[in-house]
Amino acid sequence: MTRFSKDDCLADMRRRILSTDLQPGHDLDEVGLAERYGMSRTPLREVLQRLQGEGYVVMSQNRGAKVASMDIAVLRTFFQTAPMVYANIARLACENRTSAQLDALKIAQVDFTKATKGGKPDDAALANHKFHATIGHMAHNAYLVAALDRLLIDHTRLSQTFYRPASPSETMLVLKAVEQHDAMIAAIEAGEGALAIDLTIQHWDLSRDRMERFVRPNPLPVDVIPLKDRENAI
Amino acid sequence: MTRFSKDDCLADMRRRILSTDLQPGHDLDEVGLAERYGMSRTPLREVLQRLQGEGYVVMSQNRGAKVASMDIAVLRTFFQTAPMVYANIARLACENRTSAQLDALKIAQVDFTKATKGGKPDDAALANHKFHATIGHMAHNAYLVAALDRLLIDHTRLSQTFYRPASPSETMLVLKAVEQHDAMIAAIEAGEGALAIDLTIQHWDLSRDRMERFVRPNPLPVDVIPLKDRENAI
DNA sequence: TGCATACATAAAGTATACAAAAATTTTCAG
DNA sequence: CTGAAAATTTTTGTATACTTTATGTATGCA
Repeated sequence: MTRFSKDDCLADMRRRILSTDLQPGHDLDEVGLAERYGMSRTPLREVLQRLQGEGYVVMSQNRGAKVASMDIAVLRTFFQTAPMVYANIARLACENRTSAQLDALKIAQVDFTKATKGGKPDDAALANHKFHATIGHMAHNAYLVAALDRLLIDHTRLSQTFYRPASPSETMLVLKAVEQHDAMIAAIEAGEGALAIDLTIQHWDLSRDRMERFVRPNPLPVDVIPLKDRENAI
Repeated sequence: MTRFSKDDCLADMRRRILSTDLQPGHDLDEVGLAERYGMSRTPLREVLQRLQGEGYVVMSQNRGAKVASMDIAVLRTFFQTAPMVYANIARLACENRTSAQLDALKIAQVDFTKATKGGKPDDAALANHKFHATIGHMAHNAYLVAALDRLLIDHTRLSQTFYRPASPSETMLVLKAVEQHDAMIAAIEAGEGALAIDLTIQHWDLSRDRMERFVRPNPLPVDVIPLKDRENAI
């Protein structure tokens, strides 16, 4: 049995939730997780409490923990709030970034680029998460970062299909996202707040279109194959 | 020994931190707190984890929990962020409020009014906190509320002196705050977003002036009483 | 058969003992 | 007397046994 440290367990749980390996609403069993991570229930419960504090899970009295859901109300709020918070974070990042943080951002972008070119959708989504979380740190604003981090959880979960392009035009969109990241890095490094906001909004628009298509996919064709023909076909 | 439930313990800890009964940066001893609240360390640690998730305390590995500090960086960020978040929350509250929440808001305002007129500064600060947290609930936006709740922690801690008016003109300011609350209730009830934002900014300006004076009080007089005269006076 | 109540089972919550880490004090060489 | 190393104490972290709560199931009565 592999024994995880509490930090590693926390990181792995975050990863599994972000990649929807653990789906929204999924019930989390303390005993099962404690066994999986090779620790007793006490530290595992602390991990769950932490995850709740970060918005990854919700807990209720005597009812255990669930992965935070993504119902219609959450989605509505998400699309309503994200651009405003993202834009403000970008502006603050321009004002407060440090060179060490810029290095971290560039590394995240390298990882992101590799994952997209290498056709590793899960890694790409997580590297994208890291990229935007790093911009959050640069903003140096604990209040807005609390909002941002929660937005990024849902954003990453919603953009699962983004990095699994199904057509050449979809592949183009991913490439465009990579380019936008590069432009954002340059704007932040140069401290050009207005430009960074502009790029952030463009990046959001790109992402939003794909997410909306994921949330509301094309309807199934109305003129379905008659049932008895289908039975023959199988 | 009085045995607290975990929820009561959590609420009491929040109250003590908001009222600066537990000052920013104060070290929290698990054993001592467990004894005080009549529970074992396990549930008390969970309370601390929760408080960390809510931004009341910070915890570090093998080093225990501290009440969240309020250093210069925090204050700077606070004044920078609060009006934007408050205004957006007010607008959303107008759009999404329910009648039950309006009732809760009116009750909070009654408590607030009583506490200010009754000369109970601690109660007034907490009732004010409750009032604004209730507007937060009305906004129905988990992302922004995460930012708001953290802002309100620091706002409440900073406004400790506000409800201890030292002069008639300061008493007037408290009365004005009460009136502003009433106007805000009316605007939210009527769903007048633009008005609610306007009132919120006015309310913020009032509060900000007092907080800034608390952070940067008038300097001590330069022509101090010579030391030997003071010794005689004592 | 339908419903309610009691019982069984499983899961969450709590207490406590023990282990590990940090902080403090003591001791002793220089 | 000073400072570093060792020992002690204090505090935090973890495992586990026990208690309480919730839920599902069965049984009996109308």
